[in-house]
Amino acid sequence: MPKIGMEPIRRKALIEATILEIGNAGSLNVTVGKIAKRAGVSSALAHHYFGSKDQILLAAMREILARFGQNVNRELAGANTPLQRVEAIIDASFHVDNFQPQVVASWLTFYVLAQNSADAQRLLQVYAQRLQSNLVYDLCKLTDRDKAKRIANGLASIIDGFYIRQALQKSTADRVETISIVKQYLALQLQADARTPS
Amino acid sequence: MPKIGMEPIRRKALIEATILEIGNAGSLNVTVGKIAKRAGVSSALAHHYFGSKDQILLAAMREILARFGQNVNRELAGANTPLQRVEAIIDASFHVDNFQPQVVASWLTFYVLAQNSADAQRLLQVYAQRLQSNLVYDLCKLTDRDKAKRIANGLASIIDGFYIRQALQKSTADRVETISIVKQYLALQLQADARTPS
Amino acid sequence: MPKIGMEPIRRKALIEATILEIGNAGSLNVTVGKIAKRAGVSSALAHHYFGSKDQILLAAMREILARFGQNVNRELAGANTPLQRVEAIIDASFHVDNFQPQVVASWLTFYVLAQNSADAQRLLQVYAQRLQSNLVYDLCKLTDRDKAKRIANGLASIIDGFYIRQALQKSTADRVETISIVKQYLALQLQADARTPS
Amino acid sequence: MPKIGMEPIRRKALIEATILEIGNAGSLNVTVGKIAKRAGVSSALAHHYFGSKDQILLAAMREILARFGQNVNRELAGANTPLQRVEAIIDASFHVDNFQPQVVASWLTFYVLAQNSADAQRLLQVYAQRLQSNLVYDLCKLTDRDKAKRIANGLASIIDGFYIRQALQKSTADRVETISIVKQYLALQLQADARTPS
DNA sequence: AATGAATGAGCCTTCATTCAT
DNA sequence: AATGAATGAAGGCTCATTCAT
Repeated sequence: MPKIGMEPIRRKALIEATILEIGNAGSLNVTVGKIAKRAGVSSALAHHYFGSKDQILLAAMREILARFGQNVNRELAGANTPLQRVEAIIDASFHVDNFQPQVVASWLTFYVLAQNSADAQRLLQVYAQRLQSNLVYDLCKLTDRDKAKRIANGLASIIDGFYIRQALQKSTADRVETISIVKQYLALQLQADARTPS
Repeated sequence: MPKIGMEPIRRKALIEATILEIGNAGSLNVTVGKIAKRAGVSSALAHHYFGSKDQILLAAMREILARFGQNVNRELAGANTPLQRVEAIIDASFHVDNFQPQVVASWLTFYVLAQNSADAQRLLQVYAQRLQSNLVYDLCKLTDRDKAKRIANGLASIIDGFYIRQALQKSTADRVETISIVKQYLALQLQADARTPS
Repeated sequence: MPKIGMEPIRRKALIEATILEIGNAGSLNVTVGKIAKRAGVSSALAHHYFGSKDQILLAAMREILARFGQNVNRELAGANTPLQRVEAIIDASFHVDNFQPQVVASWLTFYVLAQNSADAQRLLQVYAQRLQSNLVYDLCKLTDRDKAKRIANGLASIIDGFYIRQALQKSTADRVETISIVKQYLALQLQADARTPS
Repeated sequence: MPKIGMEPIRRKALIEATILEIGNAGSLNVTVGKIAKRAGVSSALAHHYFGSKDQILLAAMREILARFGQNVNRELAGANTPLQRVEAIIDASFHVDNFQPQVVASWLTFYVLAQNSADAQRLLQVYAQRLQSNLVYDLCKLTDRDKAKRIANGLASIIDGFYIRQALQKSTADRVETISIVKQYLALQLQADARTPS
């Protein structure tokens, strides 16, 4: 007794299963079969809806990026000044959600995937550029455009760096301390800028 | 035409082939067969010398880590003051060798590998700790221990962050500019320290 | 042209093919690939249904044991007195089915398998114990328990002994004569018991 | 510094290693490489001396059969009457040496081997026939030739049967009791013969 | 006398993918 | 809408065997 309107439900279930499965397996050993089983459907159905394994992975990637974007927007909602907005982005980047092992593993997998899949690469670049634009947009109000770009670059790097280092150490390096380091970096850069305008 | 004393030669060739193959394939599709073929031997021989695919990957990882260590030492040789030494480590981290696509791809693979292989994880941690100790050792001469640790942490994160971002953009982000950003970060941190001792 | 409900059909075909293949090859050279080909399916399907080569072999073993059990039951159906029942078990043990080369070869293989596989060993022990219990149960009505056990042990040994000797001689040692030897052994033991009660 | 006269030493070492290895591995997983390693030589040398793996196995088989023959002869040395001689053969068959796990495993392997190797089959038949002749020779002095053959057949079967059953049960069925069963079988057969000459 | 070097062949197993139902 | 059936292709690994030294 097939029901109608199942497509979005199945898609969501499969995407969620993919994320869990990637996180669970430490990003390797991800199998369409396992994903489908976790979603409670046959692997044939997974192919029916997504066409190929790559498309499933891509969809999961989009989902994770979207969630990250939502976190950023949520934090930005309460920010009024440019500085607050930049710090809100930093806070969102270090949101505890992002550091769940499954999410970290997924990111790593996507980085690897991006090396072979043009689609995956594009997705990742879109994410990176949006983060960059957001930062630069607000930083421009605090300094000149060149410095803004440079600072944004540095901030994004520190964030990514802390992030990937997280993937290795079981002992979660203190998230709060990390945030303070990043914000301190930001403050110093802006101070320096104030004293020695480019 | 078998000769004697081939083992070290084969091992080297296989390790080199592994690095190239990983870099070439973007870390997926790495096959013992392909590695062996690239090294000009049978896959059976690869197993004969290394025992398993994991051991081959691990050996390649060790090699890359060792090369990185050599670069660091080379740079340190010409450094006299603590500040120069820290900057030497930064320079080594951004050595052009490290940014060859193959090397970057290998690193990514190893990060992924580390999520499932205890051995790989240990190797990566050893590398991270050695970098950390080196930085802290010299920074301690420029500031107190707590600040030194914090700065070292930040430096290492920026380095790793730039590194991983590299894996995505084909257009090599300006290495020289990056180095200057990192050094500026260092300088600012030390200045801040000078003005507001903890 | 995939149809539904194929699983039991394939399982049977694969088990049958396994028995034939083992018998045909003399127990060595048994390959999942060959078994599958003989069953008319791909080796992947064999794994799909059984999980591993060991499970396939085990399933074949169970089948042979089950067939043997059926032969025993068939013979027992027409037996009324305890003595007739014991002789029925003997008859079943020497049923012509059991002496088909394939079956003999399978048994040998299973004995070997049992030395390394706990599952196989258990299966074989279950079979041995069931035979033993059956014999003892009826012999107890003809003599005391200790003698019954001893006689049952002797009978089982003779049966197995004739059986394994069969594996060597192409010229089938006269089955009928063998049966008479075994029954004579039984008769003598019971007579001796009658004369010298333990 | 190659020495001369090593051949017999190496052969012996390899044969001994083969027996141990078969017993150790439970008859499967026997590898020329493992055998050679246990013998302290290269696998190439094993091939040099024996030509092929089959030949190595065959040589080990011959050795075990020879040892068994020696045990028989040793027991026969102290036997004077025909009945004593028959019982001596029984004793030798149940010699504790024959029940070492390695030896049992080897026998099983040889039975399997015999199904595919004409040489192995011949060896095993030679052994069986020699045992048979020995038994018949002495039994003829106690009864007529037909009965002698039948009794010999029964004895050999019981012996083989107990033997193979041994391969399955870890709890060594009481060797002494077994011997008594077999001898009792012999006694009963001869008594029966005395009363009802064929 | 002895071995390290090397390989081809083969095996078990996995998996993405297709198709008829 | 959904799935069981089925497979081709490939991968990791083992091993008997050969050969030059």
